[in-house]
Amino acid sequence: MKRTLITSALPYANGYLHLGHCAGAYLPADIYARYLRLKGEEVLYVCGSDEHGVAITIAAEKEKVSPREIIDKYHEANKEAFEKFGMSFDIYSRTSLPGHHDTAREFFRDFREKGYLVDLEEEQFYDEDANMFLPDRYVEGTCPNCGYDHARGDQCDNCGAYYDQLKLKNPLSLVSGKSPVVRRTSHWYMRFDMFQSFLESYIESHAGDWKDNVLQQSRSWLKQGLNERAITRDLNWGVMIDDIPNIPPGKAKGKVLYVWFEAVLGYISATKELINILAEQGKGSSDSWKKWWQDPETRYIAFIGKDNIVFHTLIFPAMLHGKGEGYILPDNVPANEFLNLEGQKFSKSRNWSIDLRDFIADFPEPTANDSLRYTLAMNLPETKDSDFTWKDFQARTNNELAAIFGNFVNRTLQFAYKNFGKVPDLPKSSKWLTLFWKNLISYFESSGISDNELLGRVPEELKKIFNDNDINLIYAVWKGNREAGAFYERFRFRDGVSETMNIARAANKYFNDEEPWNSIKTDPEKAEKTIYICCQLVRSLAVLFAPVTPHASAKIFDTLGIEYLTGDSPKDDKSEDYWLQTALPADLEASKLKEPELLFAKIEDETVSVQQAKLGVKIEEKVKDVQKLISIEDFSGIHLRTAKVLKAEKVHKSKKLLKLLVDTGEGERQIIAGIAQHYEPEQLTGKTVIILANLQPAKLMGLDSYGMLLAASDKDGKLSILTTDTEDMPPGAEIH
RNA sequence: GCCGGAGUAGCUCAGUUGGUUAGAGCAACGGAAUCAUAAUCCGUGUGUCGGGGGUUCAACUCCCUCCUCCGGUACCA
Repeated sequence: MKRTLITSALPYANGYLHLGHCAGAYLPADIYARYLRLKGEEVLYVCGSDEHGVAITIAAEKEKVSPREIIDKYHEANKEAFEKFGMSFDIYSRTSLPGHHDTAREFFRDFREKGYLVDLEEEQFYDEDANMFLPDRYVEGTCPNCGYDHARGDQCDNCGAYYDQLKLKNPLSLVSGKSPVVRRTSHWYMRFDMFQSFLESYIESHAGDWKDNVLQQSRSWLKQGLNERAITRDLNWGVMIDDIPNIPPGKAKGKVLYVWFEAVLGYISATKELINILAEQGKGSSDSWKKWWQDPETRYIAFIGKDNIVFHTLIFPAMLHGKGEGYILPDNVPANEFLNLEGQKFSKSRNWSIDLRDFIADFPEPTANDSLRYTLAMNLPETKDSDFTWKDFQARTNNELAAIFGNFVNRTLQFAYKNFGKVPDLPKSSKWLTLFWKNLISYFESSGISDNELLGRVPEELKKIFNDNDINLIYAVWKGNREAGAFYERFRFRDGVSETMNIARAANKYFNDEEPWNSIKTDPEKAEKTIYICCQLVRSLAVLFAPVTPHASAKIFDTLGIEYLTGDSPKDDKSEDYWLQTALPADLEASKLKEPELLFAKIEDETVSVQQAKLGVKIEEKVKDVQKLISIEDFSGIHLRTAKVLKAEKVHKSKKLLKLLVDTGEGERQIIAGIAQHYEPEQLTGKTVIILANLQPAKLMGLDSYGMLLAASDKDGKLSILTTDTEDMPPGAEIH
């Protein structure tokens, strides 16, 4: 039995995940994991938050909160977003857990004992206000070469010169803004030079199966020769090493393991954590994590973005090899390039980004996540940087996902529901159809002839049961699931998904060619057979699309009233190859059909423009904002008034907006309110509502709005407008 | 600067070791059909393959050079 360990790069817990991250290391890994689970393989897919490092302490400093608050906020937010996005992690852990610290310390101690570490002294800038040593990134000063004022750490952006950090003139700490002092410090370095030849043969052993960019990048590093690298730094946030035996007292004080050294070990810690949880529930023993990391029968696939290549092809393998104990190395590191957004790089500081959580908030339907997954899957940066645009998202959703896959499912299930109220029984004339279907598949599989000839030589006895349309369709699903699977196994996810969509195309063609809307009148038995076969295809497509659109697939299984096969962990783990079985008919006859619902909502032009307009608009957000207290004077600047709704009407071409004419006591004014999905215009006329009267006027859908209608919203986005308790409150009454 | 990747149809992208007329999806146009979210199915074009030079019988593919973009090269993660 095949066993596969899958990891995705640990996202750094100082910001929200955006679509670029999803396309890089997460969605492809999830597709792969779900695919393998459907194949009946044993899979473990682990990930978690990377929660240490100086970027987190700086972020904490800036927001005047503790590092713990930063990581809690982003860990929880990212974990939740991943869940809703449909990531099928077996565990999503975090590196701040004690178990991870233990794992990391164990590696450190072991490497020190084995002589892989050296300690070296050096001088470095120290910020006395912030109490920290300053990485190059946090020092600015005058370039010793060209005199440029804003030269960074050890490189000048103006003239491009490199120099020792300490040669920088008039250095300033970017943390406190003060001048840093020079202090001596010592650090442990890992002797990566000792692993040079081992890594060379490791990399070359994968010359045939790794992606070119991964191979070349790794070779290039090896060609330049590996050096020792510092694995500790002076910081009080991270994995402490002051309790390691045989280190002179005080020497390790205030030092933590450097993040690049410790974060990759998070994969192992997360595995141990999951296995411990399972062991406590009586499922397996607590050291069975070893079968995932120390058993040569396990394949390990590490999904990452291109910025992470050498850490997963050289540094992590060196660490695993150095640790010994049978640790396995990555079998493949399918690194993706980067995803751009509307032609530009993702950038948090410019808010040129789509955060996953914002997408989920704006598109709360679970299957909208599938639209996103599909769009990203079809645009994965597999060989070069690719581009996400909202127009493409719209086109992929409307013209492909909804129009081809969604439409086939819908037209089939609607037809079955309206005409039969269930998946139709096979008519007497086709009683043996499922049996012959299996024979047809056996014929496809056993014949040694070329694919072109395959269809021409279908045995006569099968042709008595199946017409050409039937045979072409069954051939398409048989061929398609193999090709899609083969693409997935080569980490060609875009091609795999395309291939799956082609099966849906063939299914639509079959429906057209069979014309059940005619045969239901002229030859009902034929219609029953056609729709029976279409229902089989609906079910097959639900399985085949599950790695990409798990929510939609679940909806289909639910409508058909059959078992969910979405490759979620771990319940599909039954060692049956459900993937290949999609070419065969499943047991559907007994099932009762629910009334079918649409799978995918179409994306309107308006939605696209709203989303496009959000890009690049800066929003400041801080951890403590929610708790921020304001004074009574602050509140007096906010003019809340009652107002009577005189007239309400829908805004043309807008789903969400209502145009209101209100009496404010002092006169009439127009307010555009985003409540059309919750209130009909008639419900509002005559009501006394609360408005924010001194809000800056704004233009919405080209209409001027003078003020804001107040409404409460719950977490599902349901709205309730504020009104006064008594009916006779006059317009213009103050609220305080 | 150095190292790696990329620049192909209006758009998003494939193009294996150099070998006939450079492909797919979407968009566009024409037709068939009306079960289905006006959704489907069939048919039709389109390319100085970033610029320039070279090797070869033959170059999108190999070499040189220039331009543009991305990543690595930091005590960035």
